[in-house]
Amino acid sequence: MDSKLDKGYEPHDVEAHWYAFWESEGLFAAKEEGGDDTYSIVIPPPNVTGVLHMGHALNVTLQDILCRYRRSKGDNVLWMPGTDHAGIATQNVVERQLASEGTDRHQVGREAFIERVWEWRKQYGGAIINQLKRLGASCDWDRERFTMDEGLSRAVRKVFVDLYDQGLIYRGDYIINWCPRCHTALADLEVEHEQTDGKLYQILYPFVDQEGGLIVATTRPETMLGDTAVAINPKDERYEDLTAEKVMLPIMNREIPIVKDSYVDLKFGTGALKVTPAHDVNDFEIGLRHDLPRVKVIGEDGCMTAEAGEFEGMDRFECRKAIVAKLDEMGLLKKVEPHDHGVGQCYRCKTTVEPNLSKQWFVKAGPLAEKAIKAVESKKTRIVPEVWEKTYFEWLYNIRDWCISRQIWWGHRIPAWTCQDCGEVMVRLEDPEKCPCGSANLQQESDVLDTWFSSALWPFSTMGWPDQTELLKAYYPTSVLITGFDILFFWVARMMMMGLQFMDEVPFKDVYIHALVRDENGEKMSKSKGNVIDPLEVIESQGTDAFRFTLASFAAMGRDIKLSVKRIEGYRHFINKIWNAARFTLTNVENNPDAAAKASKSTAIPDRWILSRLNQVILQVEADLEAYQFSSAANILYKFMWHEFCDWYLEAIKPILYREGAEEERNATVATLQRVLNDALVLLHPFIPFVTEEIWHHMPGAEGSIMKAPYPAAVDEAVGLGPDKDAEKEMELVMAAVTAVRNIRGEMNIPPNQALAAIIEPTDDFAKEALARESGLVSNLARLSSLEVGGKRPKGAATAVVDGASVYVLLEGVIDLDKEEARLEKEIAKLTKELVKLDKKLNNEDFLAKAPDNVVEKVRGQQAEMTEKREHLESNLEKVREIHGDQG
RNA sequence: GGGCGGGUAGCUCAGUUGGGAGAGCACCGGCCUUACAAGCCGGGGGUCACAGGUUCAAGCCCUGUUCCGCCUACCA
Repeated sequence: MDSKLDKGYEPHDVEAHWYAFWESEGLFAAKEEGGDDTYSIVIPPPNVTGVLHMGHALNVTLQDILCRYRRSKGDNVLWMPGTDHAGIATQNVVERQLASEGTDRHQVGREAFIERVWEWRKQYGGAIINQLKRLGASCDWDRERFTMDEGLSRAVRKVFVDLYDQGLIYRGDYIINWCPRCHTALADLEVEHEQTDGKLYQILYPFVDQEGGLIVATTRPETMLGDTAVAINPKDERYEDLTAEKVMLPIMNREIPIVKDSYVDLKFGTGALKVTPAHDVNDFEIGLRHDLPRVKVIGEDGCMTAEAGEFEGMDRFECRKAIVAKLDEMGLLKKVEPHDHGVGQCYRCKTTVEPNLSKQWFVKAGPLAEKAIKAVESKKTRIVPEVWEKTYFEWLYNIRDWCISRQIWWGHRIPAWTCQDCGEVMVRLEDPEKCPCGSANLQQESDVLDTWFSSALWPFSTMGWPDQTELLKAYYPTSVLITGFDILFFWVARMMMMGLQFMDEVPFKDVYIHALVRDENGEKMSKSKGNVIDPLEVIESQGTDAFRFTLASFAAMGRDIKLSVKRIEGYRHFINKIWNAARFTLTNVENNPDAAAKASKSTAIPDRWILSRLNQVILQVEADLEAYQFSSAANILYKFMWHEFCDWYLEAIKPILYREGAEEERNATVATLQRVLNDALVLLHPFIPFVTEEIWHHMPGAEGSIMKAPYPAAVDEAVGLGPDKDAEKEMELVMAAVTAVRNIRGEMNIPPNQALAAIIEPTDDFAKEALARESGLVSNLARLSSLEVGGKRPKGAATAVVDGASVYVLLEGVIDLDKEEARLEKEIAKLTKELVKLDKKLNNEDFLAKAPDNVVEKVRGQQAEMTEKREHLESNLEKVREIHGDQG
């Protein structure tokens, strides 16, 4: 072991080295059989096509913090990793590859295409996993899963068959969202609505056997070719006297009925609605109610079908122009006005989605949603922060059936066969060979399932379900799911539904929803704005630990995270600070090799103080992590390490460490120093695993990985670790006195190397004794050449008042009286401002009568303290003015 | 249309049962003080969006106004 640390912390090699070490030592592995205290998390599986972005980084960092923390608490932790096969996205990637080779999937054929996808996966699919490792993720990698794995596929098939048998999956002709580019149906959730400046066209549909007609309005004129009715609201007074029953559909010259339907909005347009059951969700419903024919005029390729007559083959948007021109020519286009409306886009490729009629598979969501709602209502699953519950409920209450079939090749093929002879549909766990009718002419459904269908099973499919494995017994339900709100519906709600349906138990006890770092599609970070921050670049330049600590400190924020490199740099400095504190500590430990062995409990105030502070930090970090208060925990540690341990403690103990002789005292302090750093490293490790592991191995007596070190006990009598109010009070007085002197130095522009003499005049007994005891400490920290405790105010001194004492810094001959006068006036003004507020309170009868006693007492105390302070300052100001007067 | 969140220091944001307004960065001044200049010491800076209300007491609770953002939806 080499205890010499380099001067600055260099994360690069350290990170690679320790990550490999952890893996080779098997420190991430969960015990199969679990045990009493198990803790489990399933990772939100990133897309196999994905590259690490800020969202992953935050998400994974938080999970890693919890897992490492839980291990230190002695739990048996399972963190289940894996990736998602991302049907449409992955297929798109490989299709692009084929296109660059001048071919396409249809030429290649289904089987060969799927082969290609697997090849692609083998070659590139692990990228994101390696990127997660660079973040330090302590997943149990030996258990890594993929939604297309054999085991998971078995689970998918079982779930599909069971739901079908339970009547919760059905197939039918419905309007679905169709992406003409991806050539597949999409679930409602997969459609993004983009506000678009469109046009509203008003078109006259003439009556068949009388003059006049109805004017309908539409944003998609091309769909008129498929109109099979015009609807009006039965309550519409404008049409009370309407006798016509039919209108003539222009261009197509088709007679279509006028139907009455209360869906029609009385206030919109003319109150007459063209009905296209094959290309609009609402029209589809109206069509069902009035038994209207469905004419499909737009095909799956986004071009007009034969039903569109002369427009057959034309692109849908071209057709729109042509139709508008033609109607205008015919004099039927009555009005065109600008119209802002939401246009649906495919979430994968941004192509405008076409509502289209087709045969699809659906999950009947109602019964499943009901259970999912109840589980959260009854707090079997707790959503943190609670505000998200409302969003969750809102969606589930209004849930619609889930279209799960996709017309692509990459995914779980639907286990349904149709008999080509009798038309019988068979949904089976095992591939059927024959139809009950005797025919062997069976054809399997060509559609695959929505990727989210398989990820909905993730919490139990990854643990081996449908087999009743040890893993499931030990680790299901999982302890917590950590995720962003963007997939609350896509994923969380669906996992809840499936988990409850198939495991009869919630998939996770807690759901922690964290903020989102938006990617290139987001508002805050976008490629076009050029403000995207690549996590891997951050890791390269700042180190993983600095990055992780930044993310943890961000975790309390709201919905958006704005990450600046500046901020990360700040935390890189923090990592370096810890590093140097460790260097200092280790040097002193090395200089006193027997310290630990020979030490008795330290009686020195700095030691007692830091141990008392450590006691509180241990408790606070624990409480914060239990409550998912990541940023609070991170900030507590930051403040403790930098501003208490480094700024005060290390400086305070230097005299003890450097003093000749006094070996016993020094041993006690060195032992305390070592202990505090030791415990702090363990507390910090979940946040910054690499640097803590590196330092850990330089600590004398440390064995093995810091990952195996138990979470520090808050109290340890043997070394004096525990609450120590007396020490805190005394140390606070010391710090106040030191700060007072430094303040004078600063304000009077006196360089640190100029020796100063000071006198402290205590004003109460505690301060008198304490300052007498700690005068050496004060004079050292304040860089005083001499300090007299108990003297009176000398001439030519600058003054400061702390709680319990007046501090005089002798500046005879040096003192700038103007400056000193100004300084005191400023202090007095500050105090006066505060005192006015306090006086007002204490003069208020109501406050005295109604506020709790402890609050009144507190305010009284503050008032007394500040009044005394001000009096001292005022008398000092008087004296300064006298001298000033003498001189002037 | 419905719902949700936010407006706190120049910037990015904390502030969890209402009880003396915070951090980081930036800024100003002084320092190479034997762990750290990736540092040390000191300092300035806020009518907590606006207007009311409840309360002894409001950044925090209630009402309204306004600006920004997000989610969701079947007004063509």
